[in-house]
Amino acid sequence: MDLISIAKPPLFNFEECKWFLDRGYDDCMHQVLETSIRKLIPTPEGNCLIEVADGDEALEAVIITGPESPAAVTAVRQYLSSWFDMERDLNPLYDLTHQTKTSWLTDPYQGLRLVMIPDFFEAISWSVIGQQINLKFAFALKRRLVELCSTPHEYEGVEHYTFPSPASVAKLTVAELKERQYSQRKAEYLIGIAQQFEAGLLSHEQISGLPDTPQMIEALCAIRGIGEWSANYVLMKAFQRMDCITHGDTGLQAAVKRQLNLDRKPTREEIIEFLKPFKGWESYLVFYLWRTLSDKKT
DNA sequence: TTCCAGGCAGTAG
DNA sequence: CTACTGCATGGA
Repeated sequence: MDLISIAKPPLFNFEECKWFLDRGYDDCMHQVLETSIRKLIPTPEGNCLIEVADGDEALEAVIITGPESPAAVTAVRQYLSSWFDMERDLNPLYDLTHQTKTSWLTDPYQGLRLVMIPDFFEAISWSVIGQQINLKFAFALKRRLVELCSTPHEYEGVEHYTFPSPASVAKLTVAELKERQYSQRKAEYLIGIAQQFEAGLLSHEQISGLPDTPQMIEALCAIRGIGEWSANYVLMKAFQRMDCITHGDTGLQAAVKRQLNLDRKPTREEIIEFLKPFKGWESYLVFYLWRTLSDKKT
């Protein structure tokens, strides 16, 4: 079977990206092995279970099971490239942190890419699921939704899934999700959003067709269940917008609090001020700040 | 026990 | 406009 090679840009570190996907949570959307990652990726011709690993010059993936036609290979290649944000030149970001003497923010994780959630529906669903609750519980809720709606693809004793389609979530009842420990509200938000996708009222094209990030945030915030935090999160993870700040984010607040040595959580203005030197790279700053939280306190 | 997690909408003043 | 509240659950 053919190897799918994706050239690695400068400042790309597969190990750092893999670390992010293996933080100790039970994420049902991929499986992290010693030196590789397995994931079930949807293509126009069916799902491909792929295994991706690091190579000398390129990221190297193989299709373990599923179609290997040119169209499927193209879809896999595009997915992996988006997933690890591989087309972006990070040199300007690293230049910025060096110029502003904040290289301690980037250099310990050199080559870490903003790990994306390329599918819009998956990203917006995950943003709703993750609201307010701790991440462990959020991953448990996601798994319950996925196991309810998606068909498992078993390989070597592990169940692999693609994220449920809007159609399958739109058909659920609030009661089915409440049985799985979703709150009434979370269940309503999720099903409502799925129904909007189904009705053609919400799509990647519709949002990406808007002129700029502020208009996209406005459009997303008009959706019930989506506030400023979720809108920015989704634009960062599914639309690869680089100027997103997840205001209200407890993780971001904790990270900036630590970096500024405050004894309270920073205000919105203090966070804006902290990110001011990094105009156009706010999303990466947020992602790297989250990363710092997993390091021991200094 | 109480408080808070990668928030949000609903309500009251 | 701002302030306050409930939400589901688990870990600190």
